[in-house]
Order: sequence, then C-alpha cells, then structure tokens
Amino acid sequence: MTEHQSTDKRGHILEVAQQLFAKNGFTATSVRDIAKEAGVNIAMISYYFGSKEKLLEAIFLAHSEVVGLQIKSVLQNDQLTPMEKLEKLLDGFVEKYFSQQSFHRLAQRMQLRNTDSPIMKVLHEMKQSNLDLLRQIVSEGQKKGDFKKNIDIPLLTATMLGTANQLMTTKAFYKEVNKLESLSEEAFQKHLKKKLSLHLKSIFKVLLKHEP
Amino acid sequence: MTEHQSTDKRGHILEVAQQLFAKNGFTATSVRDIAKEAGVNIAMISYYFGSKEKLLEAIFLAHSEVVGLQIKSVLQNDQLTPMEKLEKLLDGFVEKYFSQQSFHRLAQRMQLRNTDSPIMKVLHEMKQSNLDLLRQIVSEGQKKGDFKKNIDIPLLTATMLGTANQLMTTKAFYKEVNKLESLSEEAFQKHLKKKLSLHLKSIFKVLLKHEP
DNA sequence: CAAAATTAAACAAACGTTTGAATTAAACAA
DNA sequence: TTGTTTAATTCAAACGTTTGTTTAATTTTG
Repeated sequence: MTEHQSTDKRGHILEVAQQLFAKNGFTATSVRDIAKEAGVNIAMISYYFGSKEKLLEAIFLAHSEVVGLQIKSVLQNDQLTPMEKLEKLLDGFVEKYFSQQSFHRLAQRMQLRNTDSPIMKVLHEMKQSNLDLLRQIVSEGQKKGDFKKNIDIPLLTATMLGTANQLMTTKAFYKEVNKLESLSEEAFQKHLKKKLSLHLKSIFKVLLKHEP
Repeated sequence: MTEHQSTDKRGHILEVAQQLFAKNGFTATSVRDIAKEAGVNIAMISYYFGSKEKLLEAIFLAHSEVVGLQIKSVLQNDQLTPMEKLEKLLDGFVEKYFSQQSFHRLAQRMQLRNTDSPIMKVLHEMKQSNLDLLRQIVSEGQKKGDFKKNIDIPLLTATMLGTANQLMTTKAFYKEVNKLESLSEEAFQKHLKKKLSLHLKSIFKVLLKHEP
C-alpha cells in the first residue's frame, strides 16, 4: 500500500500476499494470484521466500517483530490509575486492530487451523503478551483495592479479541441492521471503532470494578 | 456419528465432510479426503450432491432446517422475568454451541469468506434470529423498567458469538494458561461450558441492568 | 566481469468432475 | 414364491485443469 515495487519488491509481495490470504484463504490463493496481483513473475515467490508456505510464515514473522513495543510505555512509565491504564490498553488494542485488519483476518484463519508451526508460535506469543499485560494491570488494580478478586483474565481477552473479530467479519451485517448504509466506508469505520472501544471498556470496567 | 453407512450414506458423507471442512477448511479438503474418510467412492460426492460446492451448501441447508425451534418456547410460553429469559437464552446458546462445535467452526470459516451464496444466506438468517430474539427480550425488559435504554444489541450478539468462537479456537491456549492439562477432554469441555455461560451472563446482566 | 534479479517454459502431482460399465435393489408379472 | 425388467447405486479409470516448484537462459545491477 505504502511502498511500491522497485524499491522493496520483497516487501510488496509480502503485503499483497497478506491481503489475498486474508481475503480468500491460504489454500484458495495460488502463487499465480499473488504474482499477478503484485506484478511480478511467479518464480519470484520461490526466489524470495522459498515456498508458498514460507511466504506465509514470513508474513507472521514480520508482524512478530513489531509486537510488544508501544505497550510497555503505556504500562510502566505513567502514574495512571489501573483503570486509566486499562482504558489505554483497550484503546491501543482497538487502534492496532483497525489499522491491521487484513492481518487479523488472516490470523483468525490460521487460528482455526490449530496446527503447530512457526505461525502458531507467533500467534501464541501475541496472545501471551496481551494476557501478561492485562494480568499486570489487573493485579495492580487488585492490590489497590480498585478491582475484584477472582478475575478470569483469559476469558476477558477472549471477549476482547473475539468481539473485535466477530464485529469485523460481520460488519456488513452490522451496517445493515443499524441502517448505516449511507455512511462512507471511512465514516463507518470510525463509527465502528468508537463503538467497539466504548463497548469493550464498559464490559471490562463492570467486570473488574467492585460493586458500589 | 450416530448413523452409519448403508442406512444413510448421504447423511454420513454430509457429517464427515462437515468435520473435515471444519478442521482443514473447504479448499484444503479434497473430495478424495472426504471419500476416503467416509469409506465411499469419490464419484459418490457428485452422485449425491452434484459437486463439492453443493455439498458444502447441503451442510448449511441441513442446519438451517433445525434453526429457530426450541427458542420460541423459551421466550413466549413462560411467565419468566426478562432477566430469567435472558439467562435461558444464553444457556441455550452455549448448549447448542458446544453440541455443534464443528459446524460453528465451519461457519466461522465461511463468515471470513464474505461472498454472497446460499451459505451466507443461512448464516444471515441465524444471526438475524439470534438478534430478533434478544431484541424481544431486551425490549420487554426495558418496558418493565428492568433494563437500560440505548442497548446496542448487535454489539452484544457480537460479544456473545465472538467470545464463544475465540474461546473454542484457542481452547488449547486456555487449557495451558489455566493449567488444566490434567483434566480429561470431557471434564475440560464441561468446565469450559460452565465458565463461558457464567461469563456471558455476567456481561449481559451488567450491561443491561440499571445501576443500583 | 561477476552476482543478483527476472523471465518464460516446463515439471510432476493433485485437483474436481465425468464416463461407462458393473453391481445391487426395487417393481412387477406370472 | 419365482423370473424378468427397470431403476438406483457403486466402482475403477480417465478427463482436462490447476497447483507449487524448478530449470535454464536472459537481463539488470554493482
């Protein structure tokens, strides 16, 4: 999308492949489809990545390198309350999710496979990182007495990611049901992002906070 | 699973195909895979269903026929409170989800496709049915003054189905994180079912009820 | 000039589907 | 019950495509 050929052909193939894999699935996408869409010769996939499977792995490896960076700054540096940190975490999650929609769609597909491969390792790390971060915030909130005890954090993260996934894969349905067809795609995305963010925040708040 | 060959070969193929499609995906599952697993000749798929694609449609059509039956009884006949009806709805959802795991996994895959086909029509009906049912209960609760106004029901259903989907596709992760490896598969499923049910109930309760 | 990048062509393997013959089941008449 | 006929089912084999990958020659780059 940003860079174009000639400068970074490998990166361009990676980007195009991610889009197609996300849209149509790994098996349903042929290397010829990718080559045609990227404007390169078929043999370049083998040349740059070795195989179609390794190309898929390269996509996930590329994403694993940028994981867990912007998060820590939010968590440790500030003197925010646990609840404020939680809000920042959820905002960051939604923001990242929306800016990487095709990757998350692809990740959903790969999760359904449930084989053990370098790909699942990357996904496992991402989930673990989400989990650890939330655990830390919740733990802090519990020590301060702001949050309940006995929080099932894996379930919470399942709701977070699951709601985002479900909303994204059925956004056409959501648009139709809420009669939002008149909105531009951009405006709709913005609307959706805000809705999801508020929704997750209210769920998390209410499940974590003590009854008044 | 229940019936076996000779009596209902068509149904047996349908069942086997659902399992394989759910596990490995539509494109990644060959008609030879299905035929071998079902113990029939390859040509029988064309004979009974016409094509691989029509076989997939037949799976969804079979599920569309059993939709929206047991629900209405829960909703209309009783003199339950809206909150009690909501609990029954969620219990029914979780129960049905767990008893039809492979279908829901397959449905998740098809939802990611987002093409318009008879399959998406069936899925659309199912979502609509869930939505309408919840809408009715919520509306009743609002009239009685038990529930808040301005509930985003599509978002709620996204959380319901999304959480279930996410939990199911990452249940190995959930098992590992919660150190439940010692449990038998059966016991683990039971544990998961109860957890999910309570989790969804508390989310729905707290998002619907007025602040005390 | 050497190394890296790019290409068209070809490869065997796997794919969904069809064919036409062989087998089994059902229907019917005696 | 028989024997005969018709339809439904099952099968191995083959069909034409498409698949991912490789080859070997060519072009571009440093």
